[in-house]
Amino acid sequence: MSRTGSHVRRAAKLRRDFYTRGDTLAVARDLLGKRLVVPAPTGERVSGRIVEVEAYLGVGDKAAHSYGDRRTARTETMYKVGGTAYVFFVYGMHHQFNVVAGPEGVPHAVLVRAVEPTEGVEWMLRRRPVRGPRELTSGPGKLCQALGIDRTYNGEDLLGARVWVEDAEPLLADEEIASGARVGVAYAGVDALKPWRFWVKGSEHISRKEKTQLRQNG
DNA sequence: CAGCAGATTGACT
DNA sequence: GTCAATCTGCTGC
Repeated sequence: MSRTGSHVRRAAKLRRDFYTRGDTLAVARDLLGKRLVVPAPTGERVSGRIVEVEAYLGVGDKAAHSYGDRRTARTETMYKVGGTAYVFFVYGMHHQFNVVAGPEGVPHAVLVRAVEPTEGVEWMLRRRPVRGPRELTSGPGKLCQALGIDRTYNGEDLLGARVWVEDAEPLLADEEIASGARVGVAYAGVDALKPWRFWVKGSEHISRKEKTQLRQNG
């Protein structure tokens, strides 16, 4: 089927206007089913199909790092043009990979929370030795470890050669997508309840069971 | 410059 | 279900 040895059809990188269109919730939703590609040091393709994301809507979103137009060394990347990688470090051990959305100066981002491994699984296992494929990339910290994403990817252009997103399959239908409250943002008050987390219904690779909802205290 | 909480994970009761 | 690991950036003294 393939002369190149790859079992996965290659596809075009998403263009700038996918990210800069000015509707971050649509960017988040439309990222589902797309393929996140992070080539290995050898140049081999390592990739995953995006199955879970969260939108962070900038200055008015209490859960966003850029809430209240907070410009710091960390958040500066969120102000870059859509289609830039925003990678930050949390809990002293985990990286989180985001896609900046919107025009330059508008600090929106979409956190990629889970992917389904598609290419280069042996590279992922080397970096993250786990038993089942479901443990490989089913969480924002997990996928960064498996794909080799660290803070050196912060600020990277997603139209460049180091990390990008491809349009690998037809846009998912509304019925194939579920939404709910974002994870780990209980501190964000009313914004913690906004249904800005999106995932592919029935995926085995999302970060937690679909029926599980976080109970917020107080 | 000390204190602390965080867009998490994995090990354990 | 609970909780420690581990460190950076932000806050306030």
